[in-house]
Amino acid sequence: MSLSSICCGNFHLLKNSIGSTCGIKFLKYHSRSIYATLFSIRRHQSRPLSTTVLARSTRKGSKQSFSNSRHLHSESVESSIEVFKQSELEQLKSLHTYNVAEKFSGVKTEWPATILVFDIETTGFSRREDRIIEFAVRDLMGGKNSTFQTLINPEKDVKNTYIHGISNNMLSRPDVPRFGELIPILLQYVWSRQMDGKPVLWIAHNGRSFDVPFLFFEFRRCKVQMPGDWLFVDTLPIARQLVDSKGSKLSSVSLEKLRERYKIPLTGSAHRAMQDVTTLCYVLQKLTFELKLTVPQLLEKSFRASDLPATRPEK
DNA sequence: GGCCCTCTTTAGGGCCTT
Repeated sequence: MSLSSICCGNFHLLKNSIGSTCGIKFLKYHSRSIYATLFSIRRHQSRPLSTTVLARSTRKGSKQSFSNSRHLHSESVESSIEVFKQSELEQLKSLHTYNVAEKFSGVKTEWPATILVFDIETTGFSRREDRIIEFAVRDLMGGKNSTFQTLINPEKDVKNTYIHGISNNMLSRPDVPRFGELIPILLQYVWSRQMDGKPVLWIAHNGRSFDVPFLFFEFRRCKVQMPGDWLFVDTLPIARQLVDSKGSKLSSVSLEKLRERYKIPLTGSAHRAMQDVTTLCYVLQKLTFELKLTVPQLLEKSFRASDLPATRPEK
């Protein structure tokens, strides 16, 4: 099965599918495996945290629902809007998203993995000194709760606001979680998307050198081990296989250059996590179509975070 | 920092991520 045959062949079917916005105010953590013992709910009960899940329709077949309606409160929706600015929410609502689950309900169970496209914004390039300040992910299967994004309090000054527009004031709000507080939310979200017995395939551009080591180090700082069934694929080396009309390799395969190559419109601010996730979703679709890559072939290219040289212990 | 390419491998420059 080709990812591109699913997504690209039905590009015209993509439509506005972000119909509701839910701020998630909770963390009475649901027990599952050893992770249930790793987090104390004491910290999380003391203050409401805001992450944002964007949804449209019910997705069947996942292990559990992420909606947790008893944890949804109107005030957390309002605080999410404040964190993500009204203008940004309007932009997000206007974005297209994948609708694969609805259009290909008979096919989805054949996917060998849950495919999550993700992106992070950070305080800089050093995985050891800098921190993640924004995380966004989109499940290619689409459906309810197909996207998840949040700002993250890095507990240090942000000096590269000029890059992404994320300021210290935005991150110091009491409802913006620290990474340690985000982990149980993120784990629960991923489990809600994961199919029984199948791994999670995380996809990021330059993920091998940047996003995945950053994520790994944040988990390690919190003394939490990443789930063993989390696999990662980097679209950068895949894009380096592209050639131009003369058969020469491309001089640049940055996400921006790929967006231009495939004539993908920029509907929001570049260097914001969810915008780049949306761009990468379209790039991935075009990329896999052009290179005739299948989902199983993507899986073959996957790696575990712990296998990366960048995540080896310091000497 | 990792990866790729080449005027290479006993090296160096450029890309890619914030």
